[in-house]
Amino acid sequence: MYDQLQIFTADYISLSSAEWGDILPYFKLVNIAKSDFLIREGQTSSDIYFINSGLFRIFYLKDGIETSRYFASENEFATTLTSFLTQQPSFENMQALENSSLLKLHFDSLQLIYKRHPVWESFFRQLLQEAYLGMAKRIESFITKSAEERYSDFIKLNPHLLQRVPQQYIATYLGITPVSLSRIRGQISKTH
Amino acid sequence: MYDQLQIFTADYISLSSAEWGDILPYFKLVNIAKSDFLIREGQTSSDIYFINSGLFRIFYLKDGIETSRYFASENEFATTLTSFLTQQPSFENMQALENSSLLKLHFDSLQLIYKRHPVWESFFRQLLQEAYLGMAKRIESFITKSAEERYSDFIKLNPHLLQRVPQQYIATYLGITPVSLSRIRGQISKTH
DNA sequence: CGAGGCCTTGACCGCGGTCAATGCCCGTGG
DNA sequence: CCACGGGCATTGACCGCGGTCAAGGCCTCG
Repeated sequence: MYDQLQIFTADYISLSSAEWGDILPYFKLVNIAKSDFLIREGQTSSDIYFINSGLFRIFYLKDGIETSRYFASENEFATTLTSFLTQQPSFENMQALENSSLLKLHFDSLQLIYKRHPVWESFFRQLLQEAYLGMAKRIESFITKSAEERYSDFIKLNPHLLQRVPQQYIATYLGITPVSLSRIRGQISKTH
Repeated sequence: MYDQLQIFTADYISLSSAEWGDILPYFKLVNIAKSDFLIREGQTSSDIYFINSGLFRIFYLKDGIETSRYFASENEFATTLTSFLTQQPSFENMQALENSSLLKLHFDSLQLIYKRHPVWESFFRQLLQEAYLGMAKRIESFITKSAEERYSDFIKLNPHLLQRVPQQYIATYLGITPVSLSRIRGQISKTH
């Protein structure tokens, strides 16, 4: 149950068995069914999740238009990050796109772990760096690229998601409408 | 020379005089003239800067088109962050828009400070959180808002920059051409 | 006074949006 | 087993925002 988490973490920091023994009990196993919500906008995101299996989309609504910020699958940490970091009510939603199994860590537990094992500050700093770098890439692609380029980048970088994520959600990730994505796909398949 | 830095830091963590005595010598004073570059693309960003006075733009070039990621002024930390975090060559540039005075901290010194004073992990984690939250806001505004809305948001949030940053650079920050920004301003002033 | 930067304005264009019609897949019930 | 209905993808007609190119006005500085 904790294997994947420990393997994942080992890429960032190293911890003794004793330290793991103290840390792991803070993680609680959670199962959730396809299309159920883990977090809804308006709630404050009190937990961060490590995904053992399954798939999620994190998205928000603005004037009735959905935008997906991220698709999260096995062996990643995920949450509605802005809300989790600020402990303010979330404008984002987190919804299961498949039946999923996760380990949940409460915000207060994380603060406790920071205190007891300062090396976790380093771990989460590194995760935050990656989140930052991902966002920076995303902005760059929005400013400098057309929707068609963004889509072909998406295919290249996320072939595993292509099959699992419905097209309409990919469209909202790219910042365009499902109609436009359909046209783009039509264009691409014409030109082989 | 270190007053502003210490006041800024006190908002995040508290340090004893002894700790400050160990940390401050790692910061080196630097002066730079208007329109000179602190970092050019292709170089690896080895330092992060605390700005005592002055103004900078951080921008990159793609297919001959400039995009400004950020304007940094007094009492902030700034650098070409992606390069600094990854210690890979930068695709971003950092240029002084005014004569400026800064405190520079080398990447290796930062790692040393992390080791000697783990509370700095927490400090930088918090700075990274803010950087992340800023980027998240920026993406949201690109996806959900028109150029005109982004501009009026910019005016509201950065009145102090309006006078100091040339219009063409504001345009590249908004992700539009100087020509379009000029049109938008024309529109706004017609409708008072 | 002339030169170069920057901002403005006009004419025109193309990407992606909206609205609506049609097609396709699939689950459910008669 | 087939008929129907709902959800999603596709396609067409049309539109508007912001881009490009080019011309003209205004500053500053030598």
